[in-house]
Amino acid sequence: MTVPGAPDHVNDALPTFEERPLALVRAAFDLVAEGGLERLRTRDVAARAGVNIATLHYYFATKEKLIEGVALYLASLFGSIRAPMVEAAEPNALDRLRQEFADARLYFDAQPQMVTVMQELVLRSRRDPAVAQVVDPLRRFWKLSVEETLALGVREGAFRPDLSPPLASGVIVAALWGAATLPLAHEEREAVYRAIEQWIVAPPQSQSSMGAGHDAP
Amino acid sequence: MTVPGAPDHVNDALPTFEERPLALVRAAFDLVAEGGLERLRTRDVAARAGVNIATLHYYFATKEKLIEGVALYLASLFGSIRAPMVEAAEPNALDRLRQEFADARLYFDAQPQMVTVMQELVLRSRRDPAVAQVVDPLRRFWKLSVEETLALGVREGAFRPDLSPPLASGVIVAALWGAATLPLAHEEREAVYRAIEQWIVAPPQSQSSMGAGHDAP
Amino acid sequence: MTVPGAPDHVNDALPTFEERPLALVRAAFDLVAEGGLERLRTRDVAARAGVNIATLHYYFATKEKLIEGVALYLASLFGSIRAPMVEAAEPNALDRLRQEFADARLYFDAQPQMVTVMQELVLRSRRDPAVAQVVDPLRRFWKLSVEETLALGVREGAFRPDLSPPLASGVIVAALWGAATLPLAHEEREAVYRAIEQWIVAPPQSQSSMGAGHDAP
Amino acid sequence: MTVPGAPDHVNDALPTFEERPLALVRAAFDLVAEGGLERLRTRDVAARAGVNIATLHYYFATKEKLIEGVALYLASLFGSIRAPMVEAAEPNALDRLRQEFADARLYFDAQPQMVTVMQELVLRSRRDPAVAQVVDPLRRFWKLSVEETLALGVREGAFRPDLSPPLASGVIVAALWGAATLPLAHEEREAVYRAIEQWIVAPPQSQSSMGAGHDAP
DNA sequence: AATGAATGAGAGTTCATTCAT
DNA sequence: AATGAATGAACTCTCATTCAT
Repeated sequence: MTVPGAPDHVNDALPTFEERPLALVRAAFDLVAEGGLERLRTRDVAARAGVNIATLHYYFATKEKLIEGVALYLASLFGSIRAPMVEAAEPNALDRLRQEFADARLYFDAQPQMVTVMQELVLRSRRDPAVAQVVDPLRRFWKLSVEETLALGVREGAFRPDLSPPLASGVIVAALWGAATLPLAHEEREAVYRAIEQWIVAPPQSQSSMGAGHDAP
Repeated sequence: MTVPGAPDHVNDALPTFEERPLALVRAAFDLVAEGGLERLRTRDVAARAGVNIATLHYYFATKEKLIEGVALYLASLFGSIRAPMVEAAEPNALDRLRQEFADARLYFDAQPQMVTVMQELVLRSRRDPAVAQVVDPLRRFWKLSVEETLALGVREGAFRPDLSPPLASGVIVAALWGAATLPLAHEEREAVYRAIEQWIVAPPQSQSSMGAGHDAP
Repeated sequence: MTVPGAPDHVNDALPTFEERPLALVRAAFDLVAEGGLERLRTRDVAARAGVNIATLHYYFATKEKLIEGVALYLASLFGSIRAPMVEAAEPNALDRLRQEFADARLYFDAQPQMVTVMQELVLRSRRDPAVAQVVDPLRRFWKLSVEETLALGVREGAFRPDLSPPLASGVIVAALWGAATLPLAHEEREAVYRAIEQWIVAPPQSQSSMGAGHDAP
Repeated sequence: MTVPGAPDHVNDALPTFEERPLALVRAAFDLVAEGGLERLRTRDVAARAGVNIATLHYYFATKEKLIEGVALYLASLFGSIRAPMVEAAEPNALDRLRQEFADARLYFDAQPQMVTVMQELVLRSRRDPAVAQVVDPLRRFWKLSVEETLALGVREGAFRPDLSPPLASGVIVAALWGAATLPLAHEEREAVYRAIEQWIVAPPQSQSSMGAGHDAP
């Protein structure tokens, strides 16, 4: 289990959950998805995992540690669940961007639990440093992978040449996160994907005119 | 006190808080901003408002009702706190869009409490219909006012003619919400505003080339 | 309620228990007498006082505070329960010493609860400063009142003139405390009182007679 | 391992601790000395002894049995730790009494752990017969050895002839125990030893001189 | 002989809520 | 309108003990 994008000293310290604690963490994950952290009760977690409450404390000394475990589990999901890759052997920037959208669709449409839990944890991370240490890297990793795609696209000439990958990736992540979080209807979310593409992609044929229009003095 | 954009039957039912209950709601608002709904305790609310617990329950039968009151209070803030209007007597669409950004800047930079509380309430609204009934109209109102601006801009020719105001407003609201929520750095948030403008605004003069690609019939 | 011999700043801070908290403290006192601090359960205290467990915590925030309350209650008992005074209008030193024994008999024979609880609290006071602050003054007060009696007796010529009241009072208190604590049989305890008197009291005028009385074959 | 003064059927049943259980008992002893029986946790004992909890229960079926083991260990200490004997080949009664004081000094000054643990066990022995069965004999043995010394001293003429060894030994043990337990300052404890000697020892030959020495102006 | 894993039965404490005044 | 007192229901966490290996 690794947090993608986290520094080694974090990943090295990650527990590899065995069967029992994994069952507990999954139970907690489901309960958070259903009722929020607010309604998370250790007894319910233990009951759903089919163990005694004392067993829960055997593996997770405190409720806080359990929630940290849920964060780690979520991170592992983000690392392992990905939409099937687009066919292209060597994906170009646009393919990669669309892969990003495909992943977003997967997480937000097919696995809405993950978004709910992520949202809860992001909110909690403001006050719980242990959770922040797991959740923040996820966010940074997401932004970074978008950033690389943008840089590639600019180099390829597929994306508008005036794009600043560090800032534009922030915009894209914000829009995707907002779309997942608000929550929008499915077709509104699709509109977000399309809008991003429209904004990012270099106008066709005669780029000169567009470049002239926007960026020339 | 009104929820902007809410149907009349909602607004008609809104309590006009008197001094005492208003103090309680403000105390609760502050505590939610500080520690989240998770750490909201009726005793703390009463203590901060300088009244007895029983007095709190005299005005708000249950904690739920108090939280609903916080939502209403938040709505009233969104209705009353606005960035100073741009000077134009009859603002054009771009001015109105920028006014939207100015409001966002105000809420998210100057009044981060409001965003925090809003975020908490949005999360809660998934499970608390009473809160949803207050929070959802806010969101819809926000989207609607953006939508109107977009429609105006398209009519004026200031915005790209292929814009679908209902969908594009969703995009913009999602991006703004994501920017407020993630949280981004200040300059990343500014990049979001700029990106939206870039995407929305019709390319200048010679649209032909770009228009041909995207918009021509 | 005062702790005899305690400095004013302690006595000034002493709570005057009202009916309900007094009932709780008495219940706790009885339970400590029966089963020791070790077996003291807040639930049992509440049950014996006939109130809900939450009511206990309304008056005593923590179990520690309740135990402190027991210590204060014990102190008040030592202050108010005394053996009936010997008849003498102006008691001489020997009368006062015997009054001390009478008190000891009362506490240790008639009110063995008090000794048990005192013993528990003395042991606890090693680790609980709040209890120490109540219990230590009791001990010091006890020693001091014996010390005064001894000084009076030495001045009166009733006690052996080579007595050092500060040290001898320590001896007496130690012996009385040991007798109460060990526990000894009733007649052994009486032997302690007699031994102290023998040791303390000045041999009668004509020492020869004393020597004769005591030591001659 | 024997309990000095205990009847044979007790001593015959005493376990001779092997290395592992002895380590456990010592760990428990130390923990009791540090935090009292109240804070004794089997897990801590096992941890300090460097073994698993289950191993502890392999040797001591219950916590009670472990505490009984601590009592036995304490008894063995009292049997084996003694102050270096006074030089006299055939000690007279006064020497033996002083040896008693020397032992008390050793236990109470140099080995305060032993007194603490003893005190805890004496308190517990009121409710735990198994502990009482170990602790009571210690007390009786102590009293008995003092009693013998007193009888010898009376026979020798070194101690006051009106002394009742059974009662006076109770007095002495009570005073020593009280001195150890209260706790007194070092010099107060010394005063106790001196006072006992003063009380016990026969006034020198010519009573008149003694009387003169002590009481004459 | 020794252990890691698991547990039942509480423990103290919290908290929204109620009630008599 | 306002409160001090009181409470039921839960909550997290603890701990001596057990059991399969």
